[in-house]
Amino acid sequence: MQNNPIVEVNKNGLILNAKGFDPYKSFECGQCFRWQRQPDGSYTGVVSSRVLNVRSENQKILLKGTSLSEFQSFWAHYFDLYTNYDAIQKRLIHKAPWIKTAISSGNGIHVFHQDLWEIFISFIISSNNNISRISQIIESISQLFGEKLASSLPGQWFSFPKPASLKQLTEKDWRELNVGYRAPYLVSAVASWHLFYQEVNEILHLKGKDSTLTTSRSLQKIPGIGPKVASCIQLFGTPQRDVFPIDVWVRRAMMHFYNPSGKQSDLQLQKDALHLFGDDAGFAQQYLFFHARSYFTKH
DNA sequence: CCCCAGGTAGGGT
DNA sequence: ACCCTACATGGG
Repeated sequence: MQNNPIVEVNKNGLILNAKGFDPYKSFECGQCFRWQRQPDGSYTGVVSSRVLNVRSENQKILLKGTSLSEFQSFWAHYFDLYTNYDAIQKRLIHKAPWIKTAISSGNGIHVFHQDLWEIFISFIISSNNNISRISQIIESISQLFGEKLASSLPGQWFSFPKPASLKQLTEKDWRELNVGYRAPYLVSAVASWHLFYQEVNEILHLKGKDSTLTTSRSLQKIPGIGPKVASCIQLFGTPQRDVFPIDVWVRRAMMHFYNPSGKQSDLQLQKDALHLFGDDAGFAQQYLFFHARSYFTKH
């Protein structure tokens, strides 16, 4: 456990000195879809019914739209500021030295503690889709079915809609939101949310040895959720970190660093990664994803 | 016109 | 367990 992040309060907002936390990389590593880059380079995001602006410069982080008490009771946990990432990185490098390159490009990424319901819906939308379109769809369902939030920050901000609000959407409604063939999946996922939520709460409460596997199986009963989406929902929406979502970018990164010659199925890659990284697999995956996206798109 | 994007389902072997 | 293809939509 790390020391509490050092916070100063001034009239512009909160100044956070959290060494090892890079908010911009964290916003861009694919874990969240509602942090939007502003014209001045800062990011504004909506989390539950809160709106926050984050500016990162000169090793300092300026937070606007919150208070010291809300920071301590909510945002510090949301941004995962109590986790020791130095220790995670050391463990990962010890287990697989080849991950060093990915860690140095993704250094500063934190895995946020996000709302399970929002993650559940967002990652069903994410399948075979691209990040900017996913963000657009989530923004429009928030504007249409969420609540307009009061905020001192510029712009209009809407909460992610509650389960009851999305329950009224038909397949046709979803199609009009441009989710394409995922429309029937979303209708049935919204309908089965309550049951899944009960199951996952029991699983997380029991903390059984195979709770991660049980959660994954529970998720994959829902149409539209396969191994990749299930592991994303677990990594970003639950405390489970022993998962390894494999998408096109992570597959490229694994082929490049781990298995440069020859083919391997996703299932085998996932088994290998879980065996190699164990409880830290989710963090390894985030470094690999971030690195692959910045490296392979520019070369 | 093609290929691609934080994949999955359904069919076949 | 693995391979194949269809699937909406928009961007390059």
